[in-house]
Parts: sequence; C-alpha cells; structure tokens
Amino acid sequence: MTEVQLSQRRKQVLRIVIQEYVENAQPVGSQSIARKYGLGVSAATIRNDLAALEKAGLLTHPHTSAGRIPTDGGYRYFVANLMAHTDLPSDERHMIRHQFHQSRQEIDQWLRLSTAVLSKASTGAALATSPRSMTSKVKHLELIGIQDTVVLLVLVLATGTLKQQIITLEQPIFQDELSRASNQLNDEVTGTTAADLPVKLEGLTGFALEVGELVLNTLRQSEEQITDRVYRHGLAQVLAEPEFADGPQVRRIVQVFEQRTLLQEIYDDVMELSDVQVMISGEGRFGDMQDISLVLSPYGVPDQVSGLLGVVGPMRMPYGRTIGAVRYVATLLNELMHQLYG
Amino acid sequence: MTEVQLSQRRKQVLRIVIQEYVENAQPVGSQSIARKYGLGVSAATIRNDLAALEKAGLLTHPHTSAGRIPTDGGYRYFVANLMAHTDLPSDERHMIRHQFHQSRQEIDQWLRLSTAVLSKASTGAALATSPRSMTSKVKHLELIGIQDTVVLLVLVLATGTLKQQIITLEQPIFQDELSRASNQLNDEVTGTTAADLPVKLEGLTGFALEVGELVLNTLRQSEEQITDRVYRHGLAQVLAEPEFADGPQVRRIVQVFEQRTLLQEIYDDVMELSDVQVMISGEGRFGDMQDISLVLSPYGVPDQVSGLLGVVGPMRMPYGRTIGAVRYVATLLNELMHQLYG
DNA sequence: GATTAGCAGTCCCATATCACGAGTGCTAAA
DNA sequence: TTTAGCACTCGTGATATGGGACTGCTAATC
Repeated sequence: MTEVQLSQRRKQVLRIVIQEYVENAQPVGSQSIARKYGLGVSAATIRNDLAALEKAGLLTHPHTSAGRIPTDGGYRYFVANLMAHTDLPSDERHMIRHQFHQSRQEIDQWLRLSTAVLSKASTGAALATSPRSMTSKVKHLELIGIQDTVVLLVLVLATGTLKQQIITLEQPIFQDELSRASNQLNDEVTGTTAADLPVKLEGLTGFALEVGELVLNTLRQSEEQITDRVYRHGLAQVLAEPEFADGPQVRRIVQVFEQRTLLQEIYDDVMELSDVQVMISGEGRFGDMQDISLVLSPYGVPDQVSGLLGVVGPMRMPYGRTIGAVRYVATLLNELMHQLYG
Repeated sequence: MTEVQLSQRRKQVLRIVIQEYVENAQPVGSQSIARKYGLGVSAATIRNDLAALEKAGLLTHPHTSAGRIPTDGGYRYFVANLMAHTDLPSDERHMIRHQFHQSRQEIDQWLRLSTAVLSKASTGAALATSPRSMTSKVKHLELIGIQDTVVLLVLVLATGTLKQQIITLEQPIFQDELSRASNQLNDEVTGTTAADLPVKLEGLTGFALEVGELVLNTLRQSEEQITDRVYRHGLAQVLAEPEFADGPQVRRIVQVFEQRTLLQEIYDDVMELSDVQVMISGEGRFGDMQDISLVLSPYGVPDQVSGLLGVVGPMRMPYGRTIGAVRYVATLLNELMHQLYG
C-alpha cells in the first residue's frame, strides 16, 4: 500500500468531502464545496481535485451525475493523516468521569456504564468484553454444599475474578469432608497458576483430587477464553442511521454486533498496540464487515487483566469523536482497575 | 371482552387465513382459500365468511382490493381457541435435551444454550433472565484481600448464587484481621435473610459491622432486582422477517429486545401463572409493542429461584410452534434446577 | 336462510414517459 | 495551473396507464 502524495488543497478538499458526507450522508459536489468553503478557487478547480482524488482511490461517486463520497481508502487516509485532534471536550470528560465515580465499585457496573456512555458519546453501538485474567493464579478456593449430592466450587483468582462450577456427586457428602478437602486444596492450590498446578495435585487423592482437576480445567479455560462475557449497548441508536434503511445492511451490522467469535479473532491485533485501533470496512480481511467500522481499544492492567472496548458503526462515522470517546473511557477504566490491582 | 360465537366453518376459515398468512406474509383472498382447501363451498361463500370475520374484529384488509390479514384480536382468538396442540416433535425434543446434557453443568451455560436453542426453534429472537433468588439467605461469606486497601467480599447465597462487592479502605488491613471479621460474620450471618439480618448485626463493631451492612445492602438489592443479567440470542434472524424491511419497525423490535425495564414490568404477570404466556401486540398495555409479540414462560424452583424465558418476534408468528419450544425449554430448565435445589 | 354466479368497482403495483436539476467531464482560453 | 462554458449523464419525482387480484353487491338457486 503506497501512500499517496497530495497537494495541500487536495487534502483540504478530501477533508471537506468527508466532513460533509459524515454529517449529511449525501454525496458532496464541487459547487457546494466552492460555495460553502471559500477556498479561493472556482468550482472547476475543485472538480479537477475531486477527479484526482477519485483516481487515487480515495473517493467515488455512486453514479455519473452525483457528487463524491469517500471510499474505505479515503476514510483510512483521513484517519491516518488528516484528522484533527481527537480528545473529547473537557466538559464531556468531566461528566463521564463523574458518572463512573457515582457508580457502584464493581467491574460489572463499570463495564455496563462504559457501553452506555460510549454509545451515547458516539453514533454507534458500544461493546465491551469482561476482563480476562492474564495469569490465572488461584487466590482462594471454597467448597459449599448446596444439596446432599451437589457441591458448589468457588474459585477466587488473584485478580478478584470469580469462577464457579457445580459438582454433582454419586453419593452424599458431608460438610466436614468438604471442609477437609477445601483446607487441603487451599494449602496446595493457593498462589499457583495453571502451569504449576499439575505438580501440586500429585499428592492428592479421592474427592480432593477430583476437585483439583476441576480447578485445573477451570483455570485453563479462563486463560483461553477471551469473551467470557460481552456487554452491549445502543444497537437501536445505530440502526437509526440512514445507511441501515434497507434490510441486508441491517443484518450485517447486527451480526457483527452479536457475534462473539469476531471479537476473539480481532483480540490479539488490538492487544498488540496499546492504543485505540480503527478497523474500516473490515480492512479487506473480513468480508462480512463491508461498510462497517470498528473503533476498539484494549483496557486493563499490564500482566494482570485485560479486556476489549469499542464502538461498532457504519463506515460513515465521526472517527475523531469516536476515537476520542473510546480512548477516554479506556483510560478511565485503566485508572479504576489500577486502583484495584496496583 | 365478549367472546365471539363462530360457526364451525368460519373457525376453519379463520384458521386457514392465519396459517397462510403466517407462512407467506401475504394477504389471503377468498379464491385462493377455495382453490387450495376444498371446503365444499364456493369462493363467494368464503367471501361472506371473511366479511363476517372482519366485522367481528378478527381480520382486516390493508386496502379495499386486497386479501385479508389477521388483526391482533384474530391472533388472540386463534391462540385461545383454534390452535392445534403445541408440543414440539419428539425428535426435536430429544435433540434439545441432548444438547443440554452435553453442556457444562452451570446455570450460565444453560441459559446461554436456552436462548440459542429457542431462537433456533422459533422464528424470533430469544431472551432469558438469570434466575433470581426468592429468599436471599446467606450460605457463606468470604473476605479476600486483593490489595493493601482493597478487599473483595464474596457472598454465596443458599441457592448457590454468587454476589461480589469490592471494598476500598482508608487504611491497609491485614489478612488476619480479615479472617477474624470473616469468621465473626460467618457465625452471625449464615442462614439469615435480609429481614433477619439487622438484629444480628447489633453486636458487631468496626470493620465487621461495615461489612455486615454491605451484606445487608447486597441482599436487599438482589431481592429487588429481577434482571440481574439478561441473555439474548438471534436478533439477526428475526430481522430477516419481511415485516422488518423498513426502518421504524426495526427500531421498535430492537428496543423491545434491548430494554431491561420492559422485562421488569412484565415479570409479575408472567410469574402469576406458571405456564407459558402470550402477549400479542402489547395487549393494549404497551404502546411501543405494536405488531410485536412475546411468548414468555417462568422457570425455576418454587420458593427458591425463578427467572424468565421467552421469544420476541413479529405478531405474525407461528404461535403453536413457539409456545411449544418455550414450554419445552422451560421444562428442561426446571428439571435441571430441581436437581440442584431439590 | 344459506349458498352461489356474475359483475362492477376499487386500488395496488409495475412500467413507461417526461421534465428537472445537480453534477460531471471535456475543451479551449486565460 | 486555473477558469469559464457547455454538452451530457443520470437519479428523482410527478404523472399517466394497463393489468390483476380481490371485494362487495345483487339476484338467482338450493
């Protein structure tokens, strides 16, 4: 992908086309640019510029006698080179921060709030994954009898994440036996990771061993699984955008929004950089994401927990604002999580 | 609401109109009925019947020269009086049961699976709430130090539900102090409900009291809050139905699907009867549910836990099949939960 | 009284035509 | 390189037209 060289004015023209189109969702013509923004040149000149920008693959027109609209490449160039600074205005930042400090001190609440805030601050639908523990170290283990033959295993990981698992037994088990196994396991298991656990289990037998293996399973699973839980908010809002007036387009974005697997696939890419990432129209890698854009950011505490946070919307999206919103909320989450995990 | 008296044939005609319309989403005319279903009468007779059914408020036509379509009242009459037996075919039942027994033994998994299965077995989008504990009795309490000044409170309720709450302190606290408070509280708090708790707290002081009050708060909250978590699945599918080809209709159903508050409002109604409930086009009580139907069922174990389960779809919905699916999945969940809670 | 045939009337829908206007591309001049 | 001018293109909206599906009504029939 060779970067295109553009004259100052052509960059300006491209910026105007994108700005106008993002706002009005309608093709932009040479005259309306010349009229509205006095660039000191006539419409004919702008017409030439538009033609050049089209040749460079940054614009198209839907039919011969229509104005120009940005291509996916156009948006990418804009985001990479032309975008104004993307910070949210400070009053909005204060408002959001305030909401977070009002909420209950709980990760679940924070993520719920994050998606609500994000979808409100952008024109898209917001989406967040629950944080994944990077090192699933066991902090504490508890066995609780629910029924004669039903035991609840509760695992508290070092990050404060809870894992639960129901165990159904062939024969009834008594509370003192549970306590014994629980104590025994706590001695062995506390502070160990999935990697270290097998060695520790060697000395165990019977019920304690059975539970120990279950712990191992659970740990392994929690290390693999990224999208333990997905928070979503604001789909109704994004569907009000004019590009979703017809059927197939709607189904596409709803599918992107609903699918967990997509997040799994993108996760690693986003984690690599620690900043906000923009994925425009699938970047050629995802066919079912045509005309749909993602703005995503990782959040969390290095080496402890990490999750994903972002916005799904049409390609015609106010990228500056959205990026600013995602970045700010991610920063906020980072702060809050730091308080918990040091 | 006076029930209408209909001749045998007119019931038959109504049934046919609904059946055809549900299948093809197109107005049904007198001729096509006479041609396709030999009722032993001519099209003119059926025309009279259709007119009578329209007069009774069970049918309409979108314009003078179009065929008939059912009204909301028509669907209600159908569901109440005309519907064939609604059990799912036994091979489907077996398939579903099998999937449940394959899955991990965990409520979270079950509910996820329930919505997946339901949306697949119906044409709608499925929705389920996590079970609410009817009596929030504390089974066990655990205080775990995460940081110097950060403590995680874990509550295990008698039903096996976990509640967590982060406590941030002014000053660092040591593990042995935590253990002391934890033991003290476990002695006092175990087995008590939100109602009994205040008395038990009287003897406590300092940190233990602080935590005790937090426990009380959490218990109260969990008794009030119905929709702790909402599981959803299959929105993309329902949006493929032809009634959602245009914008406003789409936004309506997405809003119904996303809103938690609606479930809160309906919850009590559904809980009253213990069987599947059908709500057609809002039943006049919910204006923003025009042309949208719900098929809902409670699930759970009496006096222990209970939740909500169901399908959201267009009013033009195969009610028999959907009711069968919802009922079967609810039954299955009941069975599984019984195994846990006796 | 219920049923039927026949027929006029209604109204959607697809198609065609037309004028309008916004916008383009091209050419030639500045 | 920029500009003015001009022919051309093509979507859009208004208007007209015919076909088709279905209704409602009337009068005759069982």
